[in-house]
Amino acid sequence: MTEATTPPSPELAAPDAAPDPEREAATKAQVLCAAERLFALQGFQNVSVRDITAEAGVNLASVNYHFGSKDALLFEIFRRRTAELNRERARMLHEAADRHAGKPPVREILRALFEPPLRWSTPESGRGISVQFIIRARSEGTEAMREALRTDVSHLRRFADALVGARPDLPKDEVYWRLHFCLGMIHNNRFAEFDRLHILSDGATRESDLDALLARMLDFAEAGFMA
Amino acid sequence: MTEATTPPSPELAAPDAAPDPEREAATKAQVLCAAERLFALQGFQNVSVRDITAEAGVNLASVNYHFGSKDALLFEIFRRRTAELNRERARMLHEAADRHAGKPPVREILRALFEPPLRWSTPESGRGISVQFIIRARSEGTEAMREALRTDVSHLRRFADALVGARPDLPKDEVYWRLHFCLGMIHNNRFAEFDRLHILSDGATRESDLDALLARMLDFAEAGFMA
DNA sequence: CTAACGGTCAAACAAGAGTTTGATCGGTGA
DNA sequence: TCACCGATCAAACTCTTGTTTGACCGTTAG
Repeated sequence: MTEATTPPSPELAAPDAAPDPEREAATKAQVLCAAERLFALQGFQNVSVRDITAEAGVNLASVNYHFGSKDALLFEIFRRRTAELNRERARMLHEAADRHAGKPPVREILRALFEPPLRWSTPESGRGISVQFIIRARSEGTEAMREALRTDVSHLRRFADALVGARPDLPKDEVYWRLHFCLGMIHNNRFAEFDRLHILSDGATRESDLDALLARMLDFAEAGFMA
Repeated sequence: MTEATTPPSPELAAPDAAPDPEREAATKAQVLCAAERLFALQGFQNVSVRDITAEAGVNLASVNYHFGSKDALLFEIFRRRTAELNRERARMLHEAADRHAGKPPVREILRALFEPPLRWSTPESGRGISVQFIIRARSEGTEAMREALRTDVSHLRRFADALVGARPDLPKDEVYWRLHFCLGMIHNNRFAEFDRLHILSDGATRESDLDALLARMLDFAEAGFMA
């Protein structure tokens, strides 16, 4: 009655010893999947718990039972996705460092920053929803989510340090600012923004070609960093 | 009973013939001011009509009486602010064209794009709230607002055309993409993003100096456009 | 003077939100 | 066998939301 902590929490979607194997932890997974899609498409406040459970085909109480609250469900999805994204970025940065004797050039650093979310956005990846979710969380999320985004800059520090190493002649704060600008380029990659771009260009711009878009972004950002 | 159109609508905040001069149309202005600030700081869905009227010191029914609905109030603020911003940008672009025989260089075009929202964000301007509001509207706004943002690209077309003129050697779609990247740089200028930047740089970056920030943004974006 | 009008007010309304509650079901282990 | 336990279910609860209502007040036009 007092507190609503999540139950035992078997690390989620882990098919370990369950009574009814047909929908044991399937409920949790269905909720997570439906919630992420609805949140990404319609926004956090525009989606009710009833919308989620209806979409997932589960009972209304499932959200509070498995996650404690709607906000906690949001934060859980957010935590997973950002962790995944940061892990993938860190891996690419690490590989780039290996390829360049620990001193990767600016373009390779930026590639590690840009490519993961871009690759997720491809139709074959099917994770464009996750990217939209993360971008949306940045402005519409809970205060807890924004706080986490604000304070946890550890993954960004890796990139900042690498960029400082690639441009040791540049003042550090200048590097930080330019990294900030690069991040803005990514966050602008939303459905609505692409729509506007399409209209502006009379359909001349298509974001379907991942490699072409990545090259465009890298050309622009690398030149900006080299200024 | 059937429809809730705005009353006569005396063009808003216009002190024309009123019964009680002390708070005649002042109510409307108070509501607009309070609503803009609250929406900008807390988000659209997180602010209730009661919050607005309490902050404005007016009656709860004022919003529906003067604006028809909460959404209409939002759209009204949004319409004004974007119109103001676009007007100021267009003016700067026009002046730049005058200074350069109708063919302003890339940097001057981008300055007309960047400077107005940056200048609004200065403490002495006191319109940082309006900038935050516009940025927030881009992702959290009503469907009507997003639709307006998507479809009304006329003001952007002026900038796109000018940029095409400044870089005639570049494919047009490349220009559109790079303009898209530049817009992303602006939209990233939110309180939360600045906070993260501060933490990342251990306080080395301060956005207080307008001219320095504008120069940084122009250096970065111009170099990107010249790539 | 008086009828009409625009604006403000307190109060209530209906709809929807997130959350909680017991009951029920189906395996598990003593 | 039977008591337990996690998971699911329908239903209700409480709170907040945006909106509407009808009365009241001061001014203006006839």
